[in-house]
Formats: sequence, C-alpha cells, structure tokens
Amino acid sequence: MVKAKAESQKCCAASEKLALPDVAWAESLAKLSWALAHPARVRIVRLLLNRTSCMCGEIVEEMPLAQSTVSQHLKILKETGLVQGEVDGPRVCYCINQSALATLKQLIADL
Amino acid sequence: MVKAKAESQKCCAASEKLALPDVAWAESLAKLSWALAHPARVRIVRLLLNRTSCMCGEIVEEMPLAQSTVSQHLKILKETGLVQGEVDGPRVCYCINQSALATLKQLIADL
DNA sequence: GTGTTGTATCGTTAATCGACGATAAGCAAT
DNA sequence: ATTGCTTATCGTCGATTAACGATACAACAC
Repeated sequence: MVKAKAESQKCCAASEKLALPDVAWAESLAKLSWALAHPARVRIVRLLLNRTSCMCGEIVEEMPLAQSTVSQHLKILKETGLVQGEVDGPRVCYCINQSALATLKQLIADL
Repeated sequence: MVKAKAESQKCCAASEKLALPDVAWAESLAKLSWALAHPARVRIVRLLLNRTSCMCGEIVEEMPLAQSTVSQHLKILKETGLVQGEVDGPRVCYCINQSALATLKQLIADL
C-alpha cells in the first residue's frame, strides 16, 4: 500500500498532502444527496415545498406511480430526514423538514 | 384517474392546482444529486476541489478502493458532467467542471 | 361493534449498483 | 517494436433499488 509515488509536474503541481475529507461528512452529504437522487423524490420534495404540507393521497394523484411506490419514496425521504409526516386523523400530513433542507443546502453550497 | 377528491381543511388548506414541477427539471436535479449519492464520489469531488486538478492514480491512493472501482466512479462523475478529464500524456488529469457544479448549487439553492 | 377511508407494509420481480480481479487500451520512453 | 506506466473496460457476483399488487393496519363515522 505504501508505495513511492512518482510525482507529475505536468498539471498537478500541488504536492501537499491531500486533506482527506472526513468520511463522516462525505457520508452525510451522500445520504442527503441520495434522497434527491430519484426524479420522483425530487418532485415530491418540490410538491411539498409548494404547499407547506400535503397528504400522501394528493402526492399519489400527481405522480404516475402506484400508491405503494409513493409511500416507499416517502419512507426514504423520512429516513433521510428531509420530510416529516405527522398523523392528522386518518391521513398523514407530510411536510418538509426545513432544518434538514437547510443542512443539505449548506453542505452543497460549501462544496 | 380523474376522480373527485375530498378536500381536507385540516392542514392542507391550499387548494390551488399543484404546479406540477416539470419532469425534465426533476430529472436533471436527480441526476446531479445522484452523482453525489455515494460517499466515494463525494470524497472524489472534494479531493478535486482541493487541488483544482488531480490524476486518477492519486485519487486511488487516497481511497480504500480498487483502481477499477475508482475509475467507475469517475466515469459516473464524468457522465453527469460534474468532472472533466483531460488526457495528459499517459495519465488523465481530472478536474471539477465548475459550471456543472454551479448548476447543481443553483438547483439545490432554488429548491 | 361494522364499515370506510387513507396509509404502511409485505412479498415478489426485474433492473441497477458497487465492488473486485483480470485484461485491454493508450501513450512515452527506450 | 517492445517495455513500462496509467487508465478504462469487461465479466462476474452479491446487495440494493424500484416498481407493483395485495394485504394489513389505524383512525374516524355510523
């Protein structure tokens, strides 16, 4: 593993040790990015942002997907923390977790 | 499909038509997000940002992955447009595509 | 209680991802 | 041309994803 590496002076002049970015940081950004790594989930997030809150059924109607599929995407979004769902009688009211979204925006902006 | 939907007035007061976010937009954001949906790719991007350019071999040394695996991640990053690779003799010099990164940042910021 | 409505979960399937070693391909020297 | 170095691609494997229908669960109304 520890092998002498021939340094190139062509276009990679910087020879300082690469600041190995903390793995934990990379993983948290990857996790949040992954939440948006599917068009359906992007649209769901966008939908929720347009309304501040939304029922699952309404989302299903806006998407060309089965209810169970939408529910799974919502579950993923909940697991990443991007959305929250609070029970409202027989329904569930979903809304964006603004702080998680802010975290994502910050992580991306600081890239 | 077109069924009368019972409107709830509990927490979803907005009854305006949901502005169906353009599918193309969702897909482009999903694609860029997907590029960062893996910790290894996040770290690669971070690495490149630290150096402005980097050879493939250097990236491999910084990651606990086989060369072929890193190469595949680089291929994904190239396909999404986030990184560019220009041949420099026998090596390949990778660098961030700043405009693609800016696009991603803009899309996320505008969420 | 029963029934209705809305959501989550289960079970299955096809497709994709991520990882690896092995091998091919490209380029610069000798 | 042959050798050596660097990167890309191939082939394979196990794990995960995404999709669906069917079904179970939860909260109300009656």
